Amino acid sequence: MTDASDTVLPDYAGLPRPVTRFAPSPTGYLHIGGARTALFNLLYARHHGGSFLLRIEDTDRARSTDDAIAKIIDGMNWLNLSPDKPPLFQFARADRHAAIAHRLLAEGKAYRCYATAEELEAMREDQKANGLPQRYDGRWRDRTDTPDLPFVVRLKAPQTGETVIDDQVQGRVTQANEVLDDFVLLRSDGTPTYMLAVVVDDHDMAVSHVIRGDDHLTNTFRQLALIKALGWPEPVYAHVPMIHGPDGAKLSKRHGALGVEAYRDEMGILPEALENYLLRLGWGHGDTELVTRDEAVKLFDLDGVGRSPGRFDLKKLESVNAHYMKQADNQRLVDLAAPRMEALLGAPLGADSRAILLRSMDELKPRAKNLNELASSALFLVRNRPLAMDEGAAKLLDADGKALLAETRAALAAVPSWDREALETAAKAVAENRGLGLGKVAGPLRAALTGQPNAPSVFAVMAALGRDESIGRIDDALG
RNA sequence: GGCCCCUUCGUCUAGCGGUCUAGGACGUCGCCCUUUCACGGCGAAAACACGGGUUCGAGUCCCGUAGGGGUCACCA
Repeated sequence: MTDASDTVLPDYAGLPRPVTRFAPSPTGYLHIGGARTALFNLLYARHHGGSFLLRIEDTDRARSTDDAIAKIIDGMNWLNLSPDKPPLFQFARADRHAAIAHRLLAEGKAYRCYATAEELEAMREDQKANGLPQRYDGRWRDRTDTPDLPFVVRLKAPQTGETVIDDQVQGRVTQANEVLDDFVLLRSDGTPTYMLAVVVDDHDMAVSHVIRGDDHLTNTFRQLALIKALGWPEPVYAHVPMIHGPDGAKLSKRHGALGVEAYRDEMGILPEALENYLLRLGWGHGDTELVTRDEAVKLFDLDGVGRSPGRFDLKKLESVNAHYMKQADNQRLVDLAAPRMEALLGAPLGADSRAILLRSMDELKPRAKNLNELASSALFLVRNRPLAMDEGAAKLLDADGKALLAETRAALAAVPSWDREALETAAKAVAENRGLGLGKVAGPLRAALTGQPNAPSVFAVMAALGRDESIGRIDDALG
């Protein structure tokens, strides 16, 4: 078949190949599995010098929402997964899909089925009761009468032989055609089904490689039947295993099937960390663990994708995130942590506070696994005097602690230049005088400076805070 | 239930017939570093689901069993 309707859309005709696409249905947020599918599609296209497209499968009018579309696109942008062309909206092409169905009808490769929903329901009940496989029995396949009733258009699927998928991930998968039924192409209201729409759109968008979740694997046999009826070239398929929850069950809301924005907003994960984690969940390349986008483009290919489902492991994600936090630019981290700190404080952060944060970031970032930890661990730096002492800090500021602190204060106040090294030298001198370890001196000092027993280096803290604020806090504690 | 897919440490994985006394990472535990907490360094425990084959030789190939998952809509 090579009539005009076989031509791909002009917009997509000249696209560099291979062409991959991510085709979410906008019925919710962009979840972790979808994000990974998009990533694999993009990486495959980039690795081979091709194109990556986005198609919004919004043919389910009842469940598709604009909000979901916005969330998906927002999530993809955040993860740096933007497609090479603006998204194609499937519903807008319903006429084209219907035209293809009618062409098949005219060619005798599809037929009208007037069976009602109730009738089909009864048929399935019957099959179930008799232990038969549940599928459309082809009752209208060979009928020629055309009653004046609503009908659906079904594909006249092959009933003998077998269909083979040469899947790039799953290997060679074969299914006998006799288990295929004549599935619906056009609903009785004339709208296309998913099965019709994907095939037509992938063809029209010149998609050469279909990389998707393996929940679509068995659908592929039906799509192949359609493609063959149309005489169109078969795309290369790669069905990627699904992601399960930590307990091996399907990913649910409780443990990870959140939108990617939840990882960003609620968990404080960096996009490059989520990307790296997702990449390694289901794909491997030797011992490689930490992979940047550029490296991933160089290394990624379908032969590295595993066949078994993976479990989502938050601990590992956080460890990857911790790594990227350490790599991240300090100013960027200040900008990301600031809104979270403001929320915790219930007050805006001034320029001076942000400056303190920036000066402290080298000390703060290796201690945090996510932006929430970063924000809360930095709070003491910007709090107003006098600081509240928590239990651990109060313990350090007992009578002995205060005596030591008073002595340390004097030494610190006498330091000519308020920098980290000079401060440390002064504190060490105090410790030596008393025949104590530096830890003894640092304890009360830390409590006074931070209001807590654990914190970054007290000398770094004092340097970041500046002389006046530091001395002020010490004096507050000495009260 | 029919059909399809999957099965290496708790988790993600390396392994593409002999180099496997099975490697790495996260997590766990221990030690070191150290002003606390982290970071970092070193080390330990920890796996080829089971049963048959094929082969001189199997984690690697084949077949069963068990377990897990997917799919059977006028949803995508």
